[in-house]
Amino acid sequence: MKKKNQMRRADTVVVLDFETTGLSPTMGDRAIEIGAVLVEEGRVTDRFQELMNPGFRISGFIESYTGITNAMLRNAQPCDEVMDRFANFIQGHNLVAHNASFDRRFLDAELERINRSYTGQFACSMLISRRIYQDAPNHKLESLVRFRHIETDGTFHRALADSEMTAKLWLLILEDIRQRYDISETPFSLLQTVSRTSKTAVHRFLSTR
DNA sequence: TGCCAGGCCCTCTTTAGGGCCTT
Repeated sequence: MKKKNQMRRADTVVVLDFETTGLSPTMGDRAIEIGAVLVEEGRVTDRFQELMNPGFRISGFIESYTGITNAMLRNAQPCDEVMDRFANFIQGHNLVAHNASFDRRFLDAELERINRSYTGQFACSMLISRRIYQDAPNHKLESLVRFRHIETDGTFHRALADSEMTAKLWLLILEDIRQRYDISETPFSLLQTVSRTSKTAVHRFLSTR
């Protein structure tokens, strides 16, 4: 029983997604929305979603791309306050994001500003999808949602909606690996290894588990 | 108005270049 509970804790992840003013925190870009879901034992048990005011006007492109407007951000709380609460939300959990290198850069940059940190490790649903779903048309989140017939209300490029869909994709990836390779457990460390294994070697790796 | 970065991965590769993905 103890071993089973330990495995369950290892399977707990926070799936997160940032909307931002651009692509690079080192070029001055900031977060404008964070969305995240806590996934425990195969289902979403908690959610986090907040807009945040970056302290400057966002571009028309970002308004159009995300649907988040300057008017919506005018009365939002500053990034520092929102990210302080988000640091509490992710405390102690491993993290998942689609193209995780992007979200990790913004998470690191925003938390560094407020002298907060996190202990969890990242896994990337995009890198794993490239290995597990090699016949997908491409590996954009929206395309994978269609490819795996994931239910959606049609909202994309908003933080909570994208994190919810990434969480559903994550759970399908785990289920597909279990079924395809007859594996009973898919701990976080296994998925991290999959994301680092070459596309040509990943089938052999999982077949020998 | 239009552009910016960075990690991963493939190939016509590794003394490089370019596409994919994220906003």
